[in-house]
Amino acid sequence: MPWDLCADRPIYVQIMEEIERRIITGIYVPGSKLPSVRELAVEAGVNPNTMQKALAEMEQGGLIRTERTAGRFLTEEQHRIEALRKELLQKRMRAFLTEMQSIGVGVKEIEAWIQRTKEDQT
Amino acid sequence: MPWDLCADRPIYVQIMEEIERRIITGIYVPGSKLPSVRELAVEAGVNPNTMQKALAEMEQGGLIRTERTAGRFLTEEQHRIEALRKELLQKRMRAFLTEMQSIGVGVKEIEAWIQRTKEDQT
Amino acid sequence: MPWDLCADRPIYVQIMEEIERRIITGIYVPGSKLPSVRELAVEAGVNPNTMQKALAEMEQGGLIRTERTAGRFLTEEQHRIEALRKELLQKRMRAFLTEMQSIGVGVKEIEAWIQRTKEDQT
Amino acid sequence: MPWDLCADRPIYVQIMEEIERRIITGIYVPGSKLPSVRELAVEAGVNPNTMQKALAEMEQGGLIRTERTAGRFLTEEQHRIEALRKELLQKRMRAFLTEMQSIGVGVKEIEAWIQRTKEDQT
DNA sequence: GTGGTCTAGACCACT
DNA sequence: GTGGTCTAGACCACC
Repeated sequence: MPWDLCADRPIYVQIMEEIERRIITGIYVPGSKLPSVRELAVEAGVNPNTMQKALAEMEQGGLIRTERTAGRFLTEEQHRIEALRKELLQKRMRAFLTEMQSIGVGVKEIEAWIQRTKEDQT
Repeated sequence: MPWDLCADRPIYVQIMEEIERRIITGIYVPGSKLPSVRELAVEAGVNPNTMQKALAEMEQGGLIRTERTAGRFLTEEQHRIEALRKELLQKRMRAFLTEMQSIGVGVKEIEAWIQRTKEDQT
Repeated sequence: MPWDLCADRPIYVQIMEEIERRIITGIYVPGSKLPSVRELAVEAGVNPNTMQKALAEMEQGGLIRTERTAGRFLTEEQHRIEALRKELLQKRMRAFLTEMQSIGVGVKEIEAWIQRTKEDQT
Repeated sequence: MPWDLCADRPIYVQIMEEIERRIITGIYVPGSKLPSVRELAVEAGVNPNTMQKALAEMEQGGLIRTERTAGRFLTEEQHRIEALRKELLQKRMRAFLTEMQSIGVGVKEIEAWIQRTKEDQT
């Protein structure tokens, strides 16, 4: 899953979202050390300062803890991660439903589509 | 509904999408005359040439018909509009499901959420 | 009162403190527009980015509100400013008393000193 | 009590201040032998030359006396130590009162605060 | 003109 | 090697 840096929001925000996604999906495991600022910057093809900003911003959410000389660590508190997942899910869900509504697609039509998708998977 | 021209795709493509949205949602009614290139260009804060390109491009899809002296008119053929709606719906739907999958949300959870939303509306 | 950028804390923190001081002392009046990032940066002899960081950081405290194209404005809520004053006062006070204690100076001696100062002023 | 060598004054001055603090607070007792230059240099994470300079400088103040073969000794003359204490006290006091004044805190308010602190201690 | 974002590259303190 | 700070200078969107 590459970084995909091509939307209209600031890069550092996109980075935060990608990192959150990795946390939610368990790519970064609770309590473990995150890659260093420089590593992540290289991986994302971004200036270290930008990555720094993204990580510093994330720190406020309490998901990440910094140990100044050792690196950054992902919280071990599962409830924080679960809360993040819920929050993200809710945000995306609302955005999706709003957009669907704006193009005149009702809940029923969405449900039908999802049903069809479910059948495709089986 | 402002234009908000600041994504990564070419401006004329963004314009096409916005106009398509207006067609789908009925802001522009089937068979009616569209605003002039100049008006649209001013509204979107864009060079008339850019708007021209967007409209010309759309013409190829058959949604818009030009009458040399009278201006541009939206097609009256409902099936074209319906097809456009389906296409857009499908695109957004897929994107949404892909994203949900990427944060580890299954179809069941999505269905539950939509159920809850339906109840909220009633 | 110049900027005095010569302690061990980060410059941007010192800037925040100086701006807070100006708010507390009424140099920046409630509700008014602050000087622009660039002006302040020049005044402080600092890179605009550094000033930006300081101001962005301050925004979280709710004392400053940003209007993206118009500039930054000081809150009109007097209680926030009063709270800031109390907080700063308390912090400095504690630090001072702790230091005095660490060099073996008791409260009595401090009081005596202040008495003498008061007499000097009269 | 670590050394924390990261302010704007020359390192050797900071060292002098720290040693003076230790003298005032009785960590180094009057008449006793100080640790060797090397020991102190290691403790402070500093080049022995720098520590040497600090100690040499202090010698001029008469607080420290060097005995060629035995090392450096702290003076036994209490009045010197007392003078040093007064000097430091005065410096900090002035700095404190100046700062309080700069944030618009009058002597009365300071007295009130100290009163409250005194009550807290009892 | 405003605030905001980003890069490139440097330096610092701490371990 | 780690995170953090800072500068210089560029570009962006909005008004």
